[in-house]
Amino acid sequence: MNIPSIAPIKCTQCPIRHRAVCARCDEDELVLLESIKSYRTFAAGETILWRGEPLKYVSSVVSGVATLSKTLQDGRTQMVGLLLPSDFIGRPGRSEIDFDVTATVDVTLCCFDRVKFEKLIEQTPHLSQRLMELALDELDAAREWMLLLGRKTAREKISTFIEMLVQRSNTGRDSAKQTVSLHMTRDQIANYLGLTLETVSRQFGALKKDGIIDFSDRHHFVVTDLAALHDETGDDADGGVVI
Amino acid sequence: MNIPSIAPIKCTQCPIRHRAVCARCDEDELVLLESIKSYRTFAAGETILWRGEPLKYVSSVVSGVATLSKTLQDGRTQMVGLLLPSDFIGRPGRSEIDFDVTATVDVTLCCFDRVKFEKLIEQTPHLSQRLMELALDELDAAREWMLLLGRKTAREKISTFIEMLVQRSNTGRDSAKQTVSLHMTRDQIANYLGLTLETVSRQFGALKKDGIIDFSDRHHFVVTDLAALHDETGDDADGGVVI
DNA sequence: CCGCGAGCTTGATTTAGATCAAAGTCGCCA
DNA sequence: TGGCGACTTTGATCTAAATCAAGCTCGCGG
Repeated sequence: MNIPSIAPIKCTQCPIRHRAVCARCDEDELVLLESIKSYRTFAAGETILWRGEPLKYVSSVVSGVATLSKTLQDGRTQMVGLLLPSDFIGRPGRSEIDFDVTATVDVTLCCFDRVKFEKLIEQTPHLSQRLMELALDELDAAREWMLLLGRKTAREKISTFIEMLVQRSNTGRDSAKQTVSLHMTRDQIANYLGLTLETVSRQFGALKKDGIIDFSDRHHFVVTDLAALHDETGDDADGGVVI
Repeated sequence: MNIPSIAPIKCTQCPIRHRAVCARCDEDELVLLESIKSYRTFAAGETILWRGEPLKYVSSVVSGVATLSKTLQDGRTQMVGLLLPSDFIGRPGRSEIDFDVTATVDVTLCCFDRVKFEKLIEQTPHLSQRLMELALDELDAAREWMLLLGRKTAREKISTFIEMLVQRSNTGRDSAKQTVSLHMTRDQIANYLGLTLETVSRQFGALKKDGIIDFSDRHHFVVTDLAALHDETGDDADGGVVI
C-alpha cells in the first residue's frame, strides 16, 4: 500500500483540465472549484466506493483506471463501466450510487464535496453543460456495450475489446503496429465482456493462432492485422464514422 | 396510418411539463421553447430516426412508446433503450445518432429545431441541468440493463422485465394485483432482453405453469405472486432501495 | 535457488439457449 | 364467414460457451 501521495495540482496545470467536468469553466470558476477540491489516491485493487455507501464526494479521475461493477445475489458480477482520466464519479442530486467502484491500477481522484459541488452546479452553467456532455458520452458507450453483451459472440466480444484498446492507445500518433498493454487480468476482462475467464483465454489463443494478434507476454501484444480484427467484431464498416 | 393529428398543446398544460427537458424552466423560458417547438406524430411501426441520419430536430416524447436499437453487420439487433413520455431524443452538439429510433405504438413528439435548441441551452442553465439529470437517469437504466444482458439467465431476464412492467404500471395506486399490458410482441421483447422469441415464449409459459403470473390473453396478465417473481430476478433485496 | 500462489492455459464434459421445424391462435378484411 | 397473415406456442436437435478439472508459468519472498 505504498501509494505516492501526489501534491494537489493547480487547476490550470491539471492534465485533465481540458476534458474533465471543469473543461468549460473559466478562470473565475476554476478558483471556486479549487476551493472545494482535494486529492485522494487508491492502490490497485482497492475499492473506491461501495454500492449504497453515502456519497460524501463526487470526483474526477486524474490518473489511473477504475471500474464500475454490479453484482447479483449469488455473486455473479458484471462490469458496467471503465473510468479513465477525466471521467466523473458520482451524480449530483443523489447521495449514493448503485454499483461498486474499484481501482484496477493506482488511481488519483480530484474530489469535490458533494453538497458544495451541487450548489456550484446551480450557479455554474458551464459545469452542468459539461457534465451533461460527459453523461451523454457515457450513455453512448453504455449502449454500444449493451449491443456487445446482448448479441455478440465470444470472438466478436474479444475482437471488439481489442479494437477498443487499440483506439485508446493510438493517441494521435501514427496507427502503425503498436504494442497494446492489457492492464487487466483475464478474469477482469471476462467480467467486462460478460464471459468466463476460460473463454477469454481460449479466444485470445484463437486470435493468436489465426495470425491476427501476437503476444510478447501475457499482458502485451501487437495487432498484426487490423482489418482482419475489425472483420471479427461484427460491427459494420468503421463503427459509427459516416462515409 | 390514421394518426390523430394532435393540436400543439400550450407548454403550461403539457402532460409532461414537470418531467421533460423543460421541467425546470420558468415561464419566460417556456415562451422561448414554445417559439421553436412543433409536434410530430408517428404511427406504430414507423421509424422515427435512422442511424446516421442528419438530426434536424431534438425532441421529447409526449405520448406513446419508442425504442432505440442497434444492429450488427449480419442483422442481429439489440434494443438499447425504451423511450416513454418525457424521455428525450437526440443530443445537443452532435448532428446524428448511432441507433435507430422506432415507434412501437403511435407516438407524438414535441420537436425543437436542433441548432436553435443548442443555442438555447447555452443561455438556459435550467435546460442543461435537466438534460444532465435525464442523461444520468438513462445511464443508470443502461447499466442495470448491462447487468441483465451480461449475466442474467433467460428466466431472470423475463422476471426482471415483468417486474419492471409492474413497477411502471403501479403509478402511485395500491400495488394490489393489477393487469399488466404487454405493448410489445414476443419478438420485440426478445430483442430487448437479448434472447430469441422462442425462449421468451417458453419462459412466459414456465412462469405461468409455476403459478407466478396468469395470462388472460397473450398481451395481458396478472402477477399472482410478486415476491416469488422478485426471487426469480436474481437481484438482491428490493433492488436499489436501501433498508 | 527453491517453492508457493496468483494468474493463465488447456482439455473433457455439460447445458442453457439458439436454431430448425411444424402446427396452433386470432384478429381482420374481403 | 372464411381464410389469410402475423404472431405465438411447442417440440426436436444442435452448439457455443459454461463448468469442472488438471497442469503450467512466472514473479516474488524466504
